[in-house]
Amino acid sequence: MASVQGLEGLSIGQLATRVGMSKSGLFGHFGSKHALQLAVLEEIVARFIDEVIRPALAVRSGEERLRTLIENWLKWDAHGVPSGGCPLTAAANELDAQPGPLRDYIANQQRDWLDCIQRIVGKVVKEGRFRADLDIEQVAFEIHGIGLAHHLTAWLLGDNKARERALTALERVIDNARAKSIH
Amino acid sequence: MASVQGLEGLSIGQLATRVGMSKSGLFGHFGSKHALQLAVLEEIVARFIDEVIRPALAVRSGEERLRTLIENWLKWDAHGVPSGGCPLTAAANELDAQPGPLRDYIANQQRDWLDCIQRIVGKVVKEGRFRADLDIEQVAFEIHGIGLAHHLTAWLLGDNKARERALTALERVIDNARAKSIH
DNA sequence: TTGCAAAACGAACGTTCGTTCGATATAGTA
DNA sequence: TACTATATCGAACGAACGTTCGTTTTGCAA
Repeated sequence: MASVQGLEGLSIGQLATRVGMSKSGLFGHFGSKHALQLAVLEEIVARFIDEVIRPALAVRSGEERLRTLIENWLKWDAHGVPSGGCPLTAAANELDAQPGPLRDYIANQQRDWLDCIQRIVGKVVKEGRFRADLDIEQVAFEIHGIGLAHHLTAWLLGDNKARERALTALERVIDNARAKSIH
Repeated sequence: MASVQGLEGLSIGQLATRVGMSKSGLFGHFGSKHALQLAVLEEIVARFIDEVIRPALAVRSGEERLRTLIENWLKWDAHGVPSGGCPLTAAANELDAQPGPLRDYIANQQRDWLDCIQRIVGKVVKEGRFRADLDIEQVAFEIHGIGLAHHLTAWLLGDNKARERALTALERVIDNARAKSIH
């Protein structure tokens, strides 16, 4: 519900009906709407780590780990949550101008996510497959942009070539980060 | 208000207070909340064309036109609307899973925007500065991603290096699109 | 100056919202 | 079996929502 209607559009009454409980009965588990919203975010982050990050960390080679990470991300964005696209991207865009604990939480999550990409890119550098003077923060920024473009292209524009476009873009970023051969 | 609280969070009562009118007085100008939301989007699109697209089209050289377009976009995202970031990006993310006329409108706007980028890239190809077999739709996708990453980095993470990161990414996309020199 | 349409208003409508409260049902422990 | 938390419930609250209505004010034309 949050991924379709937003965290603010998620209402306790509608959610209660959907899970077959009374409004007050469900409310008692959280105590406030903010707490419910935070719980939703925490649950999504946990699933994101399980489905996207952890399987990628199991891959030995840095370069393949990077590819796996992004492929998992695209899979997650496309099918991880029924009918809405990555709720974290949605929440990040919804909350980016509304100060408060929710914004702080999603901002930290996005920082962690960028750090995660960045660390893996750094690993590829250490393995000598990317050049040593690579700006890994810049690479993380660009890869993040690819994911965001995928999100909008797939969900808003309904373009089924979104995945292919994203993977092509990733390969270009990777090619560019590679140690330059000498001509 | 829409860029901070979202198009759904924008309430007629709050808006009326803000502009110093009565709720019913302001309501009369639109007739429904959906009509108000649509009017807001139309107004923002008009400003976007005025401030971002039109000045860029005045630039003769295709390559410089492309750079101007994106620089204008970044300026618009950073300062075009007080305290909220590009409302079109916000609206696109808010509406991407909620069918209806509003979603259709913003989806068409985003398609137009991608087409605009794509056409300018095509002009650079025609001018021989980009290689002839360039996938211009792919380039538009990647540039779009740069803008989205800028939006989130600047507004959610409050990173003042966002503009620099975006411009660096753009230069890398341009370099990559350029006609390959022969070694 | 008069007349008339548009604009703005205040009050109220019915809904939905998040939240509170006291009662009832449930489950596990003494 | 009795006691005690914990869940769940229905009812109700005040507030805000979008919307409607009839009235008053405004501004322009005759």
